[in-house]
Amino acid sequence: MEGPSLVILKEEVRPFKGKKILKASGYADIGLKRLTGKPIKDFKTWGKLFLVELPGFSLRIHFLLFGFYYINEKKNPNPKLSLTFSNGSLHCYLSSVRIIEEPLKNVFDWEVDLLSPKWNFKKVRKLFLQHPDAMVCDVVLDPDIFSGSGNIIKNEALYRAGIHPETRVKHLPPRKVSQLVRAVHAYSYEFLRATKKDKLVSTWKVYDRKTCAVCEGKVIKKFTGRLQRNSFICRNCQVLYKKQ
DNA sequence: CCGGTTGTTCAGCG
DNA sequence: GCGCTGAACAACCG
Repeated sequence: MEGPSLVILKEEVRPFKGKKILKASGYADIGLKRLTGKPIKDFKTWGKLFLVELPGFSLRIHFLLFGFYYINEKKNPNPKLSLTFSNGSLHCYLSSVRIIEEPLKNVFDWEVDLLSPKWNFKKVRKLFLQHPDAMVCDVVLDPDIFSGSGNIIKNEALYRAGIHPETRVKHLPPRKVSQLVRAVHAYSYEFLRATKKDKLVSTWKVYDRKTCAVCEGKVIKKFTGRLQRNSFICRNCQVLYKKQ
C-alpha cells in the first residue's frame, strides 16, 4: 500500500472523527484496553503511515506489503486491530500497529510527505542531493525523503522523468534532479486520482508491463540498487547517466 | 499449487 | 558504529 491509498483510508474514516472507541480488539499487542472510551481527536497520514490521534497518545498503523482493511464489515477473521464506534467500525489486517506517546508534530516532518499541503520541494531536493553515491531507485524509496512513495510510484516517476533507476545521484544533471523530484510528487497525485476511479493500472507506462506504453519498446525487469526492489525500465525512454 | 509482491524493522554478523 | 543479509509479518493474484 503506497501513500495515496492511505489518504483514501483517511477520507473513508472521516465519519469516525470525534467518535468514541466503544471497543478495541485484535491481536495487536499494545494494551488495547487503553483505547476503550477514548475519542478520536484526528486521523492523519504521514507517507505510508496511518495515524490515529487520541487524547495523550496516538496509534501508528503501517500496512506493510500485504496489509489491507475493511470499513463497517469484518470480511476476514483475525484482524490485527478492530475499532468499533457507534456509527461503524474499522478493521486492519496484516499491519504493524504501535503506540506513539509523543505529540505527532515532534515525530513527523510533513514537509517530506508527498501528499501533504506542507510538502516542500526545495527541502526534498536538498535531502535527495545528500546521497550522491546512492542509486536514484533507492533514494526515491527512502521514506524520510519521499514519504509515501513506493515501488509503483518509484517506477512511474523515474519513467516520467526519463531516468534509468541505476543512475547515481551525483551523475544526474541539476535539471534532471528537479524534474525527478517533481515527477515523484506529481505521480503521487495521479496515483491518488486514478485509484479513486479504480483506474490505477491505466496510468502505468512501464510498471508491470512487457512493453513501453509510449514507444512500445521492450521493458526490462530487474532488481536494482541496495534495496533490490523490482525496476521496470524502457531503454529508449530512460537514460542511464554516467560519469563522463 | 507455486511464485511473486503497491514494505519495514530488527537481530546477527563481520 | 557501520553495512549487509535474512527473517518475520503471512494474504492475494494469476
